[in-house]
Amino acid sequence: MKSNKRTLHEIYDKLYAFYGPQHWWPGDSPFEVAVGAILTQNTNWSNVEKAISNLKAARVLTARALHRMPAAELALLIRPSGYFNIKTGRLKAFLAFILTVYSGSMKRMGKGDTASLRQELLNVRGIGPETADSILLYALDKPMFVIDAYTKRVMSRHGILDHGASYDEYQQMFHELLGNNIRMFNEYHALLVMVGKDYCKPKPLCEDCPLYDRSWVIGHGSWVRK
DNA sequence: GACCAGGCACATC
DNA sequence: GATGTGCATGGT
Repeated sequence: MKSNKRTLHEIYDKLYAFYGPQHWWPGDSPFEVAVGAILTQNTNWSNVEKAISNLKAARVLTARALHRMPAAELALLIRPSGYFNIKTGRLKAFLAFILTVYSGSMKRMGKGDTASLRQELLNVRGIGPETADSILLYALDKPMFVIDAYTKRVMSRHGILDHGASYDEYQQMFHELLGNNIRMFNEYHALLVMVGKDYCKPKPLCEDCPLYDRSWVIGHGSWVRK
């Protein structure tokens, strides 16, 4: 499959015209964004909001407070976000990392070299490429495009890149074709999530999607040129 | 009741 | 390297 710079920009323009700026990530601080990035793994965002609001109500949304808190207690607070035992361990691993390496400060974390910081995050148990890149882009304002299930679904359905392509292949395409445009990376991924939630469902191909184009027809699970 | 949601680690072949 | 499985809540 051929990746195409113009198509990638066209998709962005259509989504931006349809939805407008998204002002992501929803969160009051870089630390909250990082916590949200872990909690939202394979989970609906509305469930994550409940968990984060529990943490806020308990006034423990800081690295030190969460680190001090017994795991069972933390698990109870983040319960609405699902996989709460797994995510408790992942949060604890991230807290240990940020406290030992950056004194619990997201600001200090953001001062390091992006590539090596990404590798440090990937070395934390429970932080994979999407979570690491979400933290880099949305909490630390680094030029890292975030690839998620929606990104792959929308892109593959429009014949841009095969669904089976790897995370790195997808990311490389965005980086090569869009340049290091932090602002655009931020909006583009948010817009892909929006169109994924609203129209680009796993099963049906919706003709009322803002990306629908009359010169395309429904092929086997994807849109193809007439 | 089935399906879906802003992944990741681990086991097995 | 590819494929399969467990983890869990809440909305539609």
